[in-house]
Amino acid sequence: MFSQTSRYALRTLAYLATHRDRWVLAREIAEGAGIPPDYLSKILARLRKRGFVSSQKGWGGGFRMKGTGGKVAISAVLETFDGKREKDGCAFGLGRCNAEAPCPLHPHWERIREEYEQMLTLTLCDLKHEGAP
Amino acid sequence: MFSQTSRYALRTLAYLATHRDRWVLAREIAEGAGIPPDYLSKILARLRKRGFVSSQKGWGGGFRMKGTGGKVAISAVLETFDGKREKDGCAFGLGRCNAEAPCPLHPHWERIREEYEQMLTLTLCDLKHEGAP
DNA sequence: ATCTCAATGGATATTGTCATCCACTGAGAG
DNA sequence: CTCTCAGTGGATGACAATATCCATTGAGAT
Repeated sequence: MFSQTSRYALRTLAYLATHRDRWVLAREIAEGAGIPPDYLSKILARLRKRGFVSSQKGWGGGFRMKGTGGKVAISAVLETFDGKREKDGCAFGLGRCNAEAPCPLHPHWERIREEYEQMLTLTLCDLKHEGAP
Repeated sequence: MFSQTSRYALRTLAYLATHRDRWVLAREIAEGAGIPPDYLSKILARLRKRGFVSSQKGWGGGFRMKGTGGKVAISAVLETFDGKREKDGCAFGLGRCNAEAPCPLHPHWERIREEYEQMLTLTLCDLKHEGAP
């Protein structure tokens, strides 16, 4: 469904959400959440630039969620990494496909996407770390 | 979602489903369904090997659906091009995520995927050509 | 000041999808 | 038989996503 990178990002934030009290090493996140360490560093950089996490260099440093981080919706994270989702895309990839001229899958797909969007409104508070793959 | 290639394949089959009475040129499908002609030839080859369509070389040739083609489920087409879908994958990409140890998205995701799988049981008969993108 | 730790960021490698090009093969028209 | 049409298939290219490597920067410990 969503990209590997977004999954990593969500797992990262879920991990940080369960350790809000301290600076967490990137290395620790990588192990704990099962993410390639060097790739994780890129993801963490984007999360920091986007304002979801803070970072601290040097001895005793690491990453932690920003104060407001827990109230961020999943959809905001996905948009950071996968770009904006097109909310009226057609499963068939047809250009003209809407309520008036629906493709055969339109009603089914419409309903599925609505539930999907609903799911993405959940916030990071809801995400708890569940272990590596 | 499914891949671009699968979307092309479904559009192709939908187009052929609306012209079951004759041999249809690849070129015509490409124009009618909005698919890159040279790429379409690869897709048609796989559809033929898989037994969804027949082909006829030379003057007056082209492609058409096999007799049984209309009863093929969308899921069968997707599996041909995207490979088997893992029915119990986790949105988070976590390895251990099931009813006993669910990730926070599990119940939501479960329900969405069920509806999705339901949609894929529709057959090609249900797919009518709706024009290019 | 100097050492070590840990994040930062630029360069590069790998992989798979999507796409194009073109030479070959088989079939009907004349 | 020969010409043209149209599918077949191998080789190649463009590109993004994923992943790795390593040199640099900033910060605390001593």
